[in-house]
Amino acid sequence: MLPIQLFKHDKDLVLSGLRKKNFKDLDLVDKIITVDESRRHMQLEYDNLAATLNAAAKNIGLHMSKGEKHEAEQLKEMVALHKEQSKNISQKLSDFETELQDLLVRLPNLPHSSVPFGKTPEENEVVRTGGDMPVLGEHKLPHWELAAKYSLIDFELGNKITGSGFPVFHGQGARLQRALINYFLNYNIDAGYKEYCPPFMVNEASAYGTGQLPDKEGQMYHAVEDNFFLIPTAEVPITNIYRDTIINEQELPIKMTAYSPCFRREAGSYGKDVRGLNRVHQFDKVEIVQLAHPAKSYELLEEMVSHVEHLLKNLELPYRILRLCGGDMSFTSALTYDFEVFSAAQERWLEVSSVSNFENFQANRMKIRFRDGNSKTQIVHTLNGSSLALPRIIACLLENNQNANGINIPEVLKPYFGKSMIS
RNA sequence: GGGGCGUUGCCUGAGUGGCCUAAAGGACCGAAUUGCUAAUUCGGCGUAUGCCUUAAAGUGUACCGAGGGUUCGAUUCCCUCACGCCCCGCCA
Repeated sequence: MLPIQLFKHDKDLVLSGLRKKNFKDLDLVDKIITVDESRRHMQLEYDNLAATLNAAAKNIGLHMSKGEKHEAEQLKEMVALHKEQSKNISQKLSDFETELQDLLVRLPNLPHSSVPFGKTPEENEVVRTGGDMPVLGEHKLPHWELAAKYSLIDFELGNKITGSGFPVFHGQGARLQRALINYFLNYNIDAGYKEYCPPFMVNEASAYGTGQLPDKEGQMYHAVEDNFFLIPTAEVPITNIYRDTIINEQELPIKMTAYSPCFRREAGSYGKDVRGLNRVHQFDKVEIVQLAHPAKSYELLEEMVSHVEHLLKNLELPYRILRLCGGDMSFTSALTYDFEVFSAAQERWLEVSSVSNFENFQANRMKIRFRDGNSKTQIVHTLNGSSLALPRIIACLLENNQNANGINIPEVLKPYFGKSMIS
């Protein structure tokens, strides 16, 4: 949610930002300014009346204690006269406040100045590429065939137990999964992130805080009886740890990491996009989150990018880093880098991480603040990224490292996996 | 599932209708003092939102889990809901 002050002082900045993000309903901006003016006007009216009535109530008490019944009665009559009016005004004030809130949550975050113009994924900017493209023979297999050949993942069994998009990892497949989770977590902890193991279901307030509600409830699984939502990413419980708190400035930045399964309904997806591990309803991911001083957040964003990049280097996978264009960025983000790895048998790039700075957009909603040097409260910046999402990493590891004898395990994973090859 | 007790500021925690302008302590900020990784003393210090200011300052209002009600006046009394803790039951 954008802070209201922005509209008063920097309307043009808001408008140009929304245009870059390819947001259509620009009339909302003027509407917000109008409603805000009405709100302030009504607040002034209410405050003045309330001040009068409060003073009267106090004086009634004083008169009563001195036994001046007549004066007290007169004041009571005056108060009674304004009672209806006071109710009216306060109702109108709260209507304006609600309306303003409803309008504000419909506006997306504004993009950072470095965000490229553009509307579609084709217009994303490739920042850099790395890693070596594998050279595979004619008999290269896609990961779902490798998964069957070496008994790693059973997609059919998942259909039976739950439904499509819930693969069952077993044997060496399950072990590879666990190896990756442990490696990622240790790597993050070594970089100063505190490890959490959060709840995998959240309440409405948490889902609202990170922006899944009010709009995107269709993308989450909902336990109706208890009104809990299965998390689509660990970002939700982890960022909400600090919801409604004021942090001491010297504690920033706060760095957190967590493994969690992620649940996504992915309604409407079909075809080759969902083949094998490309898109599933439940998958594992290790997430990193930072709460940052506004002056430092972009520096920290770059640090997170290079952190994730090193993970991919260590896994010896060919990757590229994209700076997303305005039209392809998420609703809440100010700047996003996507990481894609090349899936050598499918011959396509697969997204495995998305690292974003949300500036104060999420924190404003969640009321995560810090006290600055002048002991004023300011809203923190939030950042997060995947480090990393597992299924597509596994897909690429299998496809890119296949050879006649089996599948090679990258050096860094060997201690976690326990052997050097899947065969 | 049954019964009991709770929810107060950045944190801990008092407060049963009007000196609550919310005690006290911690943390934090400032000053004084002391030669050893800090202690002591004094002072300051809630959040949000208006108004007025270039700004600081000043000042109004709201906020004691949420929403309603009673009252001239509610942290305090009543109702509804949410959440938490304890005991019992069931269970890993």
